[in-house]
Amino acid sequence: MPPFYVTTPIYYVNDLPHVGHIYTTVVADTLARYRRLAGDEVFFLTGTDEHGQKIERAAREKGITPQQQADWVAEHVQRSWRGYGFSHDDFIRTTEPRHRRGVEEMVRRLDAAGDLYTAKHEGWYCVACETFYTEKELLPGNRCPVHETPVEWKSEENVFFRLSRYQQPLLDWYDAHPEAVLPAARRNEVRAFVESGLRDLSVSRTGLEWGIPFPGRPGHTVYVWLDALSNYVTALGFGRDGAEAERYRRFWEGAGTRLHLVGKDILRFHAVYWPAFLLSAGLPLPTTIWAHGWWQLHGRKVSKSAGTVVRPNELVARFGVDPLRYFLLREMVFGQDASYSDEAFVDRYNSDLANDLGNTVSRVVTLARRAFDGKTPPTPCDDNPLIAAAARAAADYRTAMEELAFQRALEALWRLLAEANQYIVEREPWKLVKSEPGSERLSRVLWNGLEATRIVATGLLPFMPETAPRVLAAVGTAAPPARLDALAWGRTPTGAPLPEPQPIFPRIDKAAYFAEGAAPEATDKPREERRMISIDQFSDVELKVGTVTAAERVPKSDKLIKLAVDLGEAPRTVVAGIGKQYAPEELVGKQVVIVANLQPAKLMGVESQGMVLAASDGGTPVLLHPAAPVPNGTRVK
RNA sequence: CGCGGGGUGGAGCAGUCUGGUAGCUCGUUGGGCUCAUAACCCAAAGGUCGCAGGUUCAAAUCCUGCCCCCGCAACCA
Repeated sequence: MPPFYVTTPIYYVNDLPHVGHIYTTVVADTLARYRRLAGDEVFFLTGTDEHGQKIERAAREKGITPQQQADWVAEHVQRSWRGYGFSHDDFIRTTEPRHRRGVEEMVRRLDAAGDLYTAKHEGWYCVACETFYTEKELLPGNRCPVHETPVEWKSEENVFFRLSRYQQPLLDWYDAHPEAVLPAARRNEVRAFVESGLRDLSVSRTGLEWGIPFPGRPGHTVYVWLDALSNYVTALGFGRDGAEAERYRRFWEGAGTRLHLVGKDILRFHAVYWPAFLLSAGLPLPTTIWAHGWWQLHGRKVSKSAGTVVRPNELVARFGVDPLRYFLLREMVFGQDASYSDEAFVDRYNSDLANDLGNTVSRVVTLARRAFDGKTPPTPCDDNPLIAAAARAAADYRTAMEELAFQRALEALWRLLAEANQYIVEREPWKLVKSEPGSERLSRVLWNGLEATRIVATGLLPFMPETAPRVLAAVGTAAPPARLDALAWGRTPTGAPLPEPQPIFPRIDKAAYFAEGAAPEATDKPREERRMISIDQFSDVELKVGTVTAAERVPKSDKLIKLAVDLGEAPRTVVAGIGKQYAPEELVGKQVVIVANLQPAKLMGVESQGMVLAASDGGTPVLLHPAAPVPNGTRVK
């Protein structure tokens, strides 16, 4: 039983997990289940990253301790993961003592290797942001780009890690192990990054309370990534002795697979910093770091303000976890981006799960029950075209699963399903039921139908852990197999009871679903009490008509247009976020309505002295113009 | 020069690493079947593989240049 260690990133979240988190975990879970069926000794790890400013700040806002906030977050994620039925073997929290001990040991090793040194970190610092800025990022007059307040020159003692020392070893590693970073395009990207030169990395912070105290450097806290990445070994028992480190020895130092699944956004940390830390500490490197793509959310533009967020928890509440798992793994080519939409989900569900899988089960079971008195057919069959098709499907499936090509694995199973349907139509068992009831031929035909479906369901076990066993039971295999060799032809029992088929994937009425779906969305946010304002309050707003005399795009911005507007007095500069819908040329000469007494503000370094009125249609601005020309400066009431 | 993804029949996508008949799903049209969740099966129509060069016996695939679309980030005053 070769060891197989698979991890998700530890999640740094303040809220419910979103599609991205769920996707990575679904992938890890499916893989873990597959490897278990394949006979590996699997350890599947996930967890939460609970240190850092975000937690500290959220806690302060709520008036609770960071630990309480961290507990709340971890509880949230764990409850959610339980709901999804993930099969992780452990859940690491970075606030646990076992993690802290491991990180301390890691730091000691980096230190012992001579890779840590203390140096001054100097630069322009914004107190409000708690961040250093480069000269380039600052606004004129050395002001913070976020707060516009003056920054100060600060020099802080930091502990640095000699990342630069590992440039060549890392390059050698990538070259010697093509599978170290996948997909290949990502490896090239990472390689290019490393080749362009690595600077030493600051691995401590001062002034950050909520974290692991840096061993031997009082007042310093271990900086996020060193803390977080270490979880992959601390969870196994790194930094402990004897029996407590057994798992670590087996899964990290042993000969098996060590696979990190990550989103492409955090690949650099996993494929550069983490291996460098490990090299320094003298520990084995992961065998593979696999970066997947992002889910683009389509249908309606997703924006935080519009609140159009895909809430997988609703889908799950309605259809169960498995259809979502199926969709995520079937729709995304692993490694690339894909787009999510509710419509795509429903289409996929109906055509693949309801029509192909569900309907096949239903037809084949109904026929068999009718023909053989509620039992599986008495005579099996070892010579028919489906056998070869099934062998092909199983082989393709296994190959695809080894390569994490989940899409192709599912396609292979579905090809077999199509061939089973084709076979059934050719043999017309519904006619045989009448013309030669109980015949051997009829038995073979129906048994083959059940058997092909059983093989498909077996392949689905890692993908749909809840419904695949139900499909198996429906086609006469009561106990789901523990091993993947069940993909071989010939396991359907003869004369076994066949329960009356229940729809496992009832068809979704698309029109009804979306009509219904629209309603809760509209009432989702109870409209706040409509606040009435007095006429006086309204007249505080000084609205005036002005003519655009000049317009140009703000450099480096794709949305902002800088307008010169004649309000009958001194020309005003107004910046408007309409660059996506309007070209500067078409604006010149037009009359627009301006909020004239709005406090000036700076956008991308340009001061805006007012606001152009536009109707906002789902985020798409439509400018307001007077219906007839009026003198510039005319008041709008 | 901020980071990244993509342009392949009507729609959504594989295929590009490892050149060699362009494939899948949905949709459309016609036919078949009636066991099944109005599901299933067969057939057909439909593609300058973004553009232009280059390498090659051969390019969707490799090289060069260009155009366009979409995310993320910074700004929607």
